Amino acid sequence: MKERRTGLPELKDAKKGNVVLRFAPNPNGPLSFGHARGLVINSTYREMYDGVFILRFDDTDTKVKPPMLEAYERIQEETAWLTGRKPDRVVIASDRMEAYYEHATMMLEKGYGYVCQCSAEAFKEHRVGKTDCPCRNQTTPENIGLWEQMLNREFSPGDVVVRVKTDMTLKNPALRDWPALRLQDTQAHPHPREEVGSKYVVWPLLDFQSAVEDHLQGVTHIVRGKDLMDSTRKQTLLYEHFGWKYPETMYWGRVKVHEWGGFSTSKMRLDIEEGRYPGWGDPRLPTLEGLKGRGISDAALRAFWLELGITQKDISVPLSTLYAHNTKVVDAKAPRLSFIREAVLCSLEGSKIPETISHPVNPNDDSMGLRTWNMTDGTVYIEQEDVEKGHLRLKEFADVDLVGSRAIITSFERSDKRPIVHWITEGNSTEGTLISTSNNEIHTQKGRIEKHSLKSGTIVQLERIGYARLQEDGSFILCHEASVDEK
RNA sequence: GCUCGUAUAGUGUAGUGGCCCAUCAUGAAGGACUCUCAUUCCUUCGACCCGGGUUCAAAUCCCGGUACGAGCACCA
Repeated sequence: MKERRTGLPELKDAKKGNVVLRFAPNPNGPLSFGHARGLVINSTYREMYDGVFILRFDDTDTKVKPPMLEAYERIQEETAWLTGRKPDRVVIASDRMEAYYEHATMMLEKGYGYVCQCSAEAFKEHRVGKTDCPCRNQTTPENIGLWEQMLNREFSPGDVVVRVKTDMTLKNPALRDWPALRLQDTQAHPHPREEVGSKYVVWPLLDFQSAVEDHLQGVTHIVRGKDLMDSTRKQTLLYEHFGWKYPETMYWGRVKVHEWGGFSTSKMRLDIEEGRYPGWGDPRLPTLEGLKGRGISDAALRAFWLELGITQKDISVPLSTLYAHNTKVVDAKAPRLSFIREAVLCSLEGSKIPETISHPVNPNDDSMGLRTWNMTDGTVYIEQEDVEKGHLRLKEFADVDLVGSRAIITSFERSDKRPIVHWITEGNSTEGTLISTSNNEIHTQKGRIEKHSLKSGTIVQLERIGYARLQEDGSFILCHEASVDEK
């Protein structure tokens, strides 16, 4: 039998210590679930090859997907949280405009590109018809002259664009003389970074910016989504002009999560602005912040993405897969706590009730100690649903028969197969709240929560309910929503 | 429409010509342990898209078909 490969496949032509990788999100919002893939895969390769991992902000669009100022800092924090270390290098595209201009100038001087004044519609006809547009045959001085006019703000957005000269008869229409730089109205749509603002009107497009930057940073391997496959081909054509070697490239396919369907940073941003969600950390949103807030661990996220690997297949996975990873990570360290939903207060009747009862904090780890409850109250809270069963075993305590709101102790030893239920006394509990999400709604459940002195952020296991994270306001939020596979 | 890509159990994944009547995980069903409907452990179930071809030998290579996805933006 063949050996099963574990972990990620080897990178082609990779030498330990000589690998440079990057992940380049648009800072138009904090990172979301999908971004985690790029982070996890690339940073894992960085570890495998003892290489360099670059976090690059591709913030070259101020209108369609405008950057969000807070995102720059936030994304760096999220990267550190998810990958366990800071990126080796951080590059911000909007800081690198001079380098892009320099290469654009070089490209025009050497005749690798031209300044095109055709409208988008007019050029589309040339692209489809495989014909040269009139601008294509301009001389180098003409192109340089137009380029300077662009830089001098003598054109308006939409009037002119710099194209890379490829071949108008290329089989793939997407590659024919693709646009490299364009104009943006940064008066109306200034860049949110103060130092950039309205300073530039000529901006590189992703394919050009990314291609030049990858070369400048010495990127050796690119691992990214297969939606960027044509981008690789475009960029390779540019690299050929310059005589550079394109990095080795690998792709992963589309991932759809059953419960979320499609989502995008732009859409979430709009929803938040319009008040459909209070913020990026809302537990219903597939943002890293939202997931973290619900108690999904960084280790679970890493295991999840590593397991999917980098196949080019388009897949659809249920959230329960992520939850299974999370349970593995979280269970061993999760203190157990009693939370009684729809709590019914019953009087405890019987003789020889001990003064205290002790339960393990975590039955699988004695070193976590015991939680001890004072039993002198003479009352217990039991869930309504359990009360209806009539005969119960109060976990680690006693068998009781329920008559009205009286819980009559019949035995301290387990005497029959009656259901074992969780419970709490009045004195050992306080009012508690459990938050859960399902079907894109937030549900709040009141109940009695066992007293504790845990720090917010702790992931606990509410006995017979599930794992939950203690929030700053003292409420608990369920980590793994009851997932209903609808699609 | 043009171009590119992918197709292995319910869901993911391993597998680049013989170690494969196909790996591992998850899931489902059953069971053990357990004073939680948790964790752990055991058992069982279950797949190479279809049709040709190459070969002594094909999940693996080639061709065709089908399905699904992506690109063809002055977005990233």
